[in-house]
Amino acid sequence: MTIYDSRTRASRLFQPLHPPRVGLYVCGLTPYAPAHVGHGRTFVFFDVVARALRRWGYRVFYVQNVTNLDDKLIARAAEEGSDPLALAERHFGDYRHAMERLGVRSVNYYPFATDYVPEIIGQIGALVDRGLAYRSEDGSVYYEVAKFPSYGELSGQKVEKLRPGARVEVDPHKRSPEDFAIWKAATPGEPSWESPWGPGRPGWHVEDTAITEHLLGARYDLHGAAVDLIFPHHEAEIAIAEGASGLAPLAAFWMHGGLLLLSGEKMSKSLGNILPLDTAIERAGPGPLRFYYINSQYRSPLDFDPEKSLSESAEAYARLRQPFDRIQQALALGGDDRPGEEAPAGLAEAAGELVDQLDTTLAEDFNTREAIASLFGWSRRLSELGERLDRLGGPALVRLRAPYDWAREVLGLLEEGAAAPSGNWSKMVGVAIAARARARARGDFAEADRIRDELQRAGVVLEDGTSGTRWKPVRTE
RNA sequence: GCCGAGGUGGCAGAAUGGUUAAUGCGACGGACUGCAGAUCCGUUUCCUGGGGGUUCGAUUCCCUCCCUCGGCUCCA
Repeated sequence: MTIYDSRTRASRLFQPLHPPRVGLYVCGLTPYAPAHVGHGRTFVFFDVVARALRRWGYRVFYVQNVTNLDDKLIARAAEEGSDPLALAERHFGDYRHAMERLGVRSVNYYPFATDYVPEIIGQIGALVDRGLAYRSEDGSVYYEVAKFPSYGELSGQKVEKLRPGARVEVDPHKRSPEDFAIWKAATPGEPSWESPWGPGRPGWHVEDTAITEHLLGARYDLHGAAVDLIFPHHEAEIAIAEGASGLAPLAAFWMHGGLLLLSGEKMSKSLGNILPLDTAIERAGPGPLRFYYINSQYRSPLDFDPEKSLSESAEAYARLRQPFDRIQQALALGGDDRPGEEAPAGLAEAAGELVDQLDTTLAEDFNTREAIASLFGWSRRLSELGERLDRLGGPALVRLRAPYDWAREVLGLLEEGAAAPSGNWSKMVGVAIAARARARARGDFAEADRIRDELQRAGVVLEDGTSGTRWKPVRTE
């Protein structure tokens, strides 16, 4: 399999440092506010990465940190009169719930920054000892970028060309504007810890590096996040970790996902164009939203259109899953061994071949979009069977379901709202359908429509076809 | 200004040095239906930002220009 490494700007064959184990680290969020749709894209994508690697036999240890203390959290907590750590805890809980609904279950561990203060202090100490960091008069510790020659390599920046103060004011305690804080001197009333440099709290970048060094080692396989973190965050991570350990590269592969834009622009508080993740989930349902996220190449920018994106995805997703739902319903009612016809010649074999092809496709830098296109092809082939699909026996259906099973396992699609009806319930529906059929036969359409409406209210949709009436549960997501 | 990512049909969005540039949405037509809905099938020929170059052949590789988005010190 190949993965695009943004540090070397090229795709390479992926080989773990310590097979079969794979260390995967993804920059999590700073839960100072509810998560928005953009966050969903990044974390759903890396969920697919972890699922795929596991399917291919790797033992993935997936770590996603939580920056539970920083300037924004402190500021927000002060506004609300609450505690920053508690505020972070609350938003993080909401985030986990949203991820659960989206089918993101691959993360092994969500370390909180404040649980790693000793490790952070240790790493800062190593940097100070090596002369890469200095303590300023105010009790903060800064990383001295000039001491790390390859600084800027990841982002292609030259330190001299940076515009100091373009967005954030230059800190007067720094020797040089590009230096960054790894330890921030304590401010009264804010959480702080004792350290060799005086009381304070960790800077952002060093949280991640201390955590990864502790959990994944000085070097690990995959580091993921969205592109907006390349500079300065990942640049700083490299400087800290490689500077402290003397080992490089920190991550064998740097994976950067494209941003999700809202009507062409990045979501930001100042523009006031934030669509909360929960709102998007409510509006579209988790399945269509997840489908939307991975229905593009992860490195491309994705322009979210509030008017169209979700409804379009819902339509497409419904079409994709149509044959799958029919199979699932048939198996739920008749069992995996239900009697019936054999699969048409070659089709069961084609299902197996498609699964192989899906693995191959995904193994090329996680091309979820191509895989989904192939799945649509499969849905079309099954749809072309028409009502013959409903007459197939259990073993045939199970074999034809294989590509969908793959989609569930790896892409995390088709997992939700399967709403398999119970046997008793389906008997009652069968009785009602039979009664309606008699009413239709004698021309009593008022009675027929009454039965249809009643079933609709009970959560069952009827579809009249050439060889009788089919039904399915109303999907509630 | 510097760095990075992009520019593909009505829209979203893939791919490839070489038949008809995938897939989906939408639209149109048809099948099915008592009606509706759902579903299915078909059609959607003139779509790769502009200009150069390399090549038998470029959407793909190179140069250049234009445009959009992102980053330029605490953004997924």
